[in-house]
Amino acid sequence: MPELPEVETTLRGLIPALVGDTVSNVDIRTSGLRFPFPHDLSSKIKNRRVTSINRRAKYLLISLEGDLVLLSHLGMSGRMRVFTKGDKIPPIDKHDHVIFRTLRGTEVRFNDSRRFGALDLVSVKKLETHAFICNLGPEPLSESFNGAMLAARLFEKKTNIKTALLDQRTIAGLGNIYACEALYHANLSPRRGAYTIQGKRAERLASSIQRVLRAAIKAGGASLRDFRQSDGGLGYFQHQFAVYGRENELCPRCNVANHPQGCIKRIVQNGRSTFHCSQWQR
DNA sequence: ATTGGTTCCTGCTGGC
DNA sequence: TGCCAGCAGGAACCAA
Repeated sequence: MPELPEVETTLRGLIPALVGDTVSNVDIRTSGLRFPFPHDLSSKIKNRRVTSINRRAKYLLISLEGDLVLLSHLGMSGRMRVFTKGDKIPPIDKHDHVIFRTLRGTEVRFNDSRRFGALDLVSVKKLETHAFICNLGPEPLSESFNGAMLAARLFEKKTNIKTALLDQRTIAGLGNIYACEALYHANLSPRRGAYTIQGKRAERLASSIQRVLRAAIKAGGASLRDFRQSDGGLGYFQHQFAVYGRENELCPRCNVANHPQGCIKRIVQNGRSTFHCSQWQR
């Protein structure tokens, strides 16, 4: 499930493949996914050069010549698969919804089996006010992100900390996996009221968030069912999960302490599974 | 205004 | 072994 590290991994695969090259052809095979695609998507981006590619939260921002930005969200199961000239190109899959081709012979396929992904076009000057972008909270890997900033944002919240971390307006880029993992590494109970995360606890949580995201990016993201890097390779961070998906197992620290039985519990918060260690997270 | 529940979609899993 | 109900999850939407 693409969260910030998976989108960052995708970004790092797209940059060398696309930046500096020019879109020559856009094959749109579906009228839309979560939302209808812009009706003029193909004509708007054809013959434009890709000037840069960036990430904001879980969105890819593909900047094109002429102050145009192609926004993409990978949803639950979206992938951007890159084939460069000379690669063996597989047959088109039924979930290859948009295929971008370039002058240099690169092909990028936006594949999304669960169809929760999105694509939109916006001018650079309207980017910050675009509906996808305008309510996003701070980037956890930015220079300015720290415990004090996080504490201030959590202080207003009446919900539990796990739910607050999933809300992209609080902090942008975390999904279910990294919210669970960050709370574990910060020794904080997912049930705790968000407003109680202040001072030292907020420092701990902020640094845990950064640490887990950086480690996941380094591992090329996590591949559970769906995620693949843009070259088709797997991410490896799932092997470093401390709690996610490990109900009734021992967390790393309980394992060291040789506890007799599984410490990792699964609870449901707002309809989402939360995995946490009943021994260490308070 | 904020929050929690529901919904979209498809593929995989687990229980019978 | 095979089938199918149920689950998974991001975020928009809606209702309270």
